This record gives sequence, structure tokens and C-alpha cells, in this order.
Amino acid sequence: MRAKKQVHNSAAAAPAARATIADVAREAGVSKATVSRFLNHRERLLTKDIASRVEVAIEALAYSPSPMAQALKRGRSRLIGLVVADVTNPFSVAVLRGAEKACQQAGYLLMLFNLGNDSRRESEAIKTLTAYQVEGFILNTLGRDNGAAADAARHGKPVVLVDRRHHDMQADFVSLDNAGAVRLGTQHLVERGYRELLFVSEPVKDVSSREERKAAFRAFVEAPQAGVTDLHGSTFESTAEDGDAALEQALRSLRRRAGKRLPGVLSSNAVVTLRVVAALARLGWRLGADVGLVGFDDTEWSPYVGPGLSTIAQPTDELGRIAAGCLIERLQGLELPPRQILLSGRLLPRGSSVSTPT
Amino acid sequence: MRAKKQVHNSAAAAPAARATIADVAREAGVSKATVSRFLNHRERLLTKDIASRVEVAIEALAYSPSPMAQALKRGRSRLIGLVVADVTNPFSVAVLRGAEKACQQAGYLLMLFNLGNDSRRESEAIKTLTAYQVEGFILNTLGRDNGAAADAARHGKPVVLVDRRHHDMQADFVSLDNAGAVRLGTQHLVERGYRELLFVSEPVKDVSSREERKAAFRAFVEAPQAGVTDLHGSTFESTAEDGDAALEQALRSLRRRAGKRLPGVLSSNAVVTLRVVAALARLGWRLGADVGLVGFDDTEWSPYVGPGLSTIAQPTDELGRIAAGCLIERLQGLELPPRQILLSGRLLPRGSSVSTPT
DNA sequence: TTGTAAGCGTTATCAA
DNA sequence: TTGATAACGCTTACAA
Repeated sequence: MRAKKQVHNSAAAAPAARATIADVAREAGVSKATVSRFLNHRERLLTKDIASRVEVAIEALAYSPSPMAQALKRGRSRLIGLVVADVTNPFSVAVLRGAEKACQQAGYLLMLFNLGNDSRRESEAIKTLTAYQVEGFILNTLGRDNGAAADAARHGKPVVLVDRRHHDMQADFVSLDNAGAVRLGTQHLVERGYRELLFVSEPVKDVSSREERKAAFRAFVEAPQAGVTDLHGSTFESTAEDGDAALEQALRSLRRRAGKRLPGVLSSNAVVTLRVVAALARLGWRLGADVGLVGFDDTEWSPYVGPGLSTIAQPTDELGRIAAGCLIERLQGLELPPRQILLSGRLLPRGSSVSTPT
Repeated sequence: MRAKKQVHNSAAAAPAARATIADVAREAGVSKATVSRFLNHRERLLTKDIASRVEVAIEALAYSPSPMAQALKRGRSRLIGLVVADVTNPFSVAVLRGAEKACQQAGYLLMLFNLGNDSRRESEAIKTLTAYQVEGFILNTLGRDNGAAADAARHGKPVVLVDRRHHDMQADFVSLDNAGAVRLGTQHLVERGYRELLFVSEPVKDVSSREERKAAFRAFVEAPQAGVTDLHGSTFESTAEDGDAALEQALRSLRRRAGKRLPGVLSSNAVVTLRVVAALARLGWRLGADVGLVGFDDTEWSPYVGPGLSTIAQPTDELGRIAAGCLIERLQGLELPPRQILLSGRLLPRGSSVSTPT
């Protein structure tokens, strides 16, 4: 008797409910335990005869175990929680992509929670994902969660932070080497002859990567280079809200300060870069000739804006892959103090940082 | 006695395992069944006194039910499976974002599976997600899955297709009104004076949206407009592989054909648009003046490439939201024949389709 | 080497 | 109105 399951076979298509381990056991004429053993401890403890009977039955019923039931029993779900501050951010997407690939290869599935830039929902995200028994977290968030992430870590769930540190937490951290990348970009502007520099970023608030970049910029311009005496730098935080008037203002005063020297801008991510480009367009200044521009994040459109935008490319795919990799290592039992993994950026010089037409 | 759970309280932090319904029952001095009732059938059947005791206990233990256990018991998981052909595609991301928001609001969580453009993994994706008891699917894929999606549907799991139809399947379908959007763009080029038109897309293969756009373009140029007699159109499929030589070739012959008339290009998505822009740059033709360009998909960088790219914007957020909405309606029991929901595109004219400087 | 049975955290059925 | 109790599909002592 196939019992209950088949009772509701009414007129319409008979959905042939998924086979369970009990079905397989019955089909093979063995106990559920045996089937389970076949699945989990294949090699040890199994008569050839029985093993093959089980194998056949599994095949015949197209059986695959229910991860839900396994999770309930084992406490492990083969699920990884990914929380991003904003899926719209191309950087987050790239990381997502890298991480997703690595997870899949290791047999994990990603549960995605997007904060939509509302950092208050971070702890909700972590709670929800925890309820689903995710085994670990990859977090690309601000950490304004009142320690929800730290809680998770305390409950023994490994956590990997990507791009943004949480001040209150010790965890693996994977990120661009921000200081190095800033030096790369600033150095480049200096070499190309730009002397009055402006670092434009989104509001720094508590976003660690922004803080690091800003600090590195300051450090660079304050420590005079060998042979470079007329270098000066300042910073500006641009928001989407206060229109672009403020940004234009900042650019105007940059040029005023520059005097005969060339002004240059280092922008801290792709969104800001676009704002700068727009403002420069409105001011009628030519990229490269009138003002140098180097921006963080290389995008597919970078080569085609104006004379081509000079950018600092982040190894985004790698970041995602490595983040997932760290997590999976921990899940497999690696015990190690928290690691920091910093990857180098790569400078892609283009027209926006060429002051003299070639 | 709190029993087992606390046994392992060794030196390190005591992970204070999640409270279960049994803990709550004990704390409140009632049975598990009562707690369950409180949670699921709050209003009916419950003494005020008992109800408040349960409430207090839940509060005290910070209890929340395990979705895993619920899923096992109920067969419903509050999970929705999202399969995308390629997360890198900005369109997919936008849809993802819209869908994620709608799902969250309805109390569902998204399980993400990215195919990384390997359509053979589609049925693996669907199988995996099915195993996790997702209640339904949002699919932005090719449908080369040998009916795995159709299987899902047959097993009673609602499916919503976004942007790409699966030929073998009847399911809700949410998409841009491709034909209308193509008319919008082509009409615009004609009005702006471009007469020898080229439609550039990625290989059409079996991607329904590409087919529809190509067909609509053909139809448009073959049905002469009132008063427009010298219109001619052709199509070209551009791949990333065969270098861009082929594309340049196509553009050259476009111009040859145009003779004294103005050549114009309609490109079928953002990636292709960039390829076209790059090719035109190499050829040294000016956007707008030498050749008109209108591209599908408005992006944040569209205004800043060359003189600004004229684009046809898709209501991506809406598409995602509506797709999720359809699915959730079905999950709540809506019985209806498969729907097709087509949203209109919006034309954003910019410099790339202005033939005479103003 | 295999089977029996208990239990993971819920909900649903039945009595009480 | 509430409480035992049996499932849901799986794993794992323990017994055989």
C-alpha cells in the first residue's frame, strides 16, 4: 500500500509527490536506516547486494533527500545567508556573483536578503536568516545592527565581512586594499601633472571603506612626494539629496585654489564618478584637459564616457569568491583567529587623466 | 530541568540555543499545542489568561518558530526560488531588486540561483530549489530545461516567467511590451531623420524577447509610414566572441547603403549598445551627427556617454514587483488561466539621436 | 552488517 | 478550551 499520499488523486494531474526515504526503503525491501547509511556513509558497512538494491530503488524513484528534514535533524542546512546593503550597487552585484559561484561549487545555496539601503533592517535580516538555519553569513553591510551579527558569531555561525568592517566585531574580513588603491590613483594624478586635488566621496558616516579611502587620501597629500612641492588636497562629501549645486560649488572653488596649477579629482566610487562627470559637463570643463579625474570601480561603460574614464578596478569577482571561500573553510571546521584579506586594486589609465592631447 | 541543550556549556561562550516551542510551553505552563494555537489561530479558541501567559513566555524567551520545522510539517516554506540566467545583467539585477522587495513585504524569502549564462544548469537549479520546498518560482531564463520548469508547475508550484518566455510552458508572463518599445524607438529615429536603419542584437537563438524585438523591427521597416518612402532596415546579430570586426563591418556597410541618407542604429540592450558605441568610436563616427543611436535599457551612465545616449527605459522595478506579486497571488490561492502582463517602455531622447547640432 | 526506535521543532487530530 | 499524541522526512544510538 502506498498509503495516504495517493489518496487525493482526483481528476486533474496526479502530482506524484516527491519520494521519501521510506518509499525507497520499501521499494528496496530494507529499512530507512539502511538507505540513510547508503547515502551518508556509502563505503563503510554495506553488503554489496543491499547497496545495489538501494541504489536501484533510489534511481527508480528519482529520490533525493529533503534538505529541510536533514537540516532539522542535523542542525545544518547547507544554506549561506548573504546580506547586502544595496543590490543595486554594481560592486555588491559583482561580489554576489563571485560568492554565488563559490557557494554552488561547494554545494551551498545562497539565501539573499537585500537591505535596500535601509540599515535598520540589518538585524531583521540576520534574524530571519538565522531562523532558516543558515550555517554562516556573508555581510556587505554597515554593521548598524546592534550586534546582531556579533550575536550570530557568538551562536557559532561564522561570519565574513566584505568591503565594510563592523567596528564591534571580530570576523574574517575581505576587502580591497583601500589605502594602496588610493595611493595608486593619487600618485597617478600627480604623475600626470595634476596638483590641486579633490577627493569626492559619498558621506563617510560609519562606512569603513569610505573612511579608509578618505584617510589615505589625506595622508598622501600631506606627506609630500620627493620632488613634488606644490601639491595640495582637500575632500568633499557629496550626497544625492543636496542637489548637485554643492558639488559644482566645490569644483569651482577647487579650480580657484588651483590657480595656474591643474586641478584633479579622485572619486570614491562609480556613483560619485557619474555625479562628478555630470557636474563637470554642466560647468563645461573638459575631462583631462581642464580637470583630471580618476574614479574607483571600473565599469563596462568607463571607457566610453567622455575621453574614457581612468579608473581603479577592484577584483570584485575574486572578493566574492574569497569571501565565500573563507566562510566555507570555517564551516568545514577551520579554527583560526579572524583574518584580513586585502586585495590590490589595478589602475586603468584613460583619457580623463591626460592633461595634454597626444 | 532545561535538559540536554545546556549540557555543553563548557568554558567558552554559552551559545544559548534558540528557544523551541517546548521551551515556551514549559515556561508558560501549557502544552505545545496551545502555544502553536496561539501562534496560528490567535483569535479563536483561547482563554485570555492563557493567551497572555503564552505571550509573556514567548517574549521572555525571544521565541520565534523554526521555519524549517514548519516547512517540514506544513509542506510550505515561505521561500520563493529565483533563477536568473545571469546576475551580471543589469536588467536581471533590477528585476531581482523589485522582486526581492515584494517578497519581503509578503513575508517570503528569496532563494537565489544564478545560472552564470550556462543554461544547462537550469534544471539543476529547479531541482535544487524544489528540494528546498520553495513554494514557487520566478524564472528569468531560457527554458532550455527539458521541461523542468513545466514539471514544477505540474507539481503545483506556481511559476512566473520574466522577460523570457518558455515555449513549452503555460505560466504567468511578465515583460516589457517589446513590440511597442521597438516601434517607439524606430519611430523616433525616423522622426529625427535617420532612414537607413540597423537593428543590432545579441544572438537571437531562442531568447523570446530578442526574437520579439527583431520581428517587431522588421515589421516596422517593412510597413512604410505615411509620408516616409525612403526607409530601409536590416538586422545584425553581434556576439562577444567574433571580436568586433564583424560589427564594424556591418556598420560600414550600413553607411554605404545609406548613401546620402542618414544611418541609424537600434540596439537591443545595454551590452550591445556599448559594443556599438565602441565600434563607432573606432570608426571615428560622431554619435548623432554621423549616425543615430537608440538603445534598449536606460542606465545611470546613459546620459554621460558621448552626447548622451537615447534610450528606451524598461520599468524594471515594476517588472520585478509585478512578477513577485503574480506569484504571491497564486500562492494565496488565486485560480486563473495564465496571464500575460506587458508593461510599456519609455523613450528618453538624448544627443545620440540628434542629427543636427541645436 | 542491518533493523528498531527515538527525536529534530512544528502542526493537526483527536479526546478530554 | 486545552492537552496528549502522532505525524512530517530524516539521522543516529542502540539492539539484534
